[in-house]
Amino acid sequence: MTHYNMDYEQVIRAAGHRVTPQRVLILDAVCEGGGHTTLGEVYARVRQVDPSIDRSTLYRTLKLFVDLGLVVSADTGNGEVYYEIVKPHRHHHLVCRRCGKEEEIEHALLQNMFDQVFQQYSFKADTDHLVLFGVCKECQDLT
Amino acid sequence: MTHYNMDYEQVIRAAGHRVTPQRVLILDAVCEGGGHTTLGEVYARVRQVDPSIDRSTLYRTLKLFVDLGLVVSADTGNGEVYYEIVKPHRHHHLVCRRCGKEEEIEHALLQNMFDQVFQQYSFKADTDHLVLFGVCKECQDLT
DNA sequence: TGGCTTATTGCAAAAAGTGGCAGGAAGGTG
DNA sequence: CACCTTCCTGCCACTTTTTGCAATAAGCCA
Repeated sequence: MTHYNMDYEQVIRAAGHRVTPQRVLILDAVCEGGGHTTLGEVYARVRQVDPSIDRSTLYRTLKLFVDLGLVVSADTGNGEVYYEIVKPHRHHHLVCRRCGKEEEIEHALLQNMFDQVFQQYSFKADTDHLVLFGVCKECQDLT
Repeated sequence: MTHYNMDYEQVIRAAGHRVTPQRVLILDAVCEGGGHTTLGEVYARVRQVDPSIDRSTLYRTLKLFVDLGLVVSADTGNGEVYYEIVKPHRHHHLVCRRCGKEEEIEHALLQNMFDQVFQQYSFKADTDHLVLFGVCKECQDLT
């Protein structure tokens, strides 16, 4: 497993929640996805290990993880929602409208913008996983 | 009603679609929302006027409007999707996590960031309606 | 370890969202 | 204005997601 945050059990407990086998299993399944995984993929992996786990548990657990900040979810706009284990570096995503490819981008690029927003609107933006749509280099060249 | 774009009928026809009472009603309902409205709110408003309108019609129509550029949809990340009538100026939103208040921000603030993304990643971002979460001025003061 | 409290789970049912289809209506034509 | 073509709508069936509830088990304390 590749939990970047090995204290995940600690995080769950600290928030007053319990560490259950189901939760561990689901978190592992999200990690196995490497980059982004869809809910369906997570479900398949989880069921492979323990077929008794219910869909509703998966939904609830995933939501919990997102709330706790262990997992980030990103709606790609295609109706598909991606889940990804939180990585140590804050980052965002670029998603190509044409080919669907995703790239990660550094948070630094957005920090400037956040700073400006703060200066002009006194609003402290803290969105930690933004998805920008557009057209990637390859697809631009194809034009 | 407050359709910023009064030619909306024209837009629909120009794209080869028909102007039906249902479509007009739904567009009105989105406008009534003023700022952001959720799908559920639009549905409620529509049904109030004409209870015979089907769910699927609402979904289809909303998707059509988004495609036509009459309405923008923005995933807030909370699972809720907001719909908003297109305004003449490109803008984005700030949503306070505490009080839920929304503010509009100029697109210019983001353009810089888009430019940098393009320079570093050769990715042409064209997201036209971003939602940034954070804490607004008032809620910061309350701390 | 045994017992207690209460969060969590699985199940079942409801709600939300999607797709196919036949009848009905919009808009063009004569 | 009547007709005709084709798009739209409402209905129905189905998939996906959410919610209520009783039984179960995690975590705490003695």
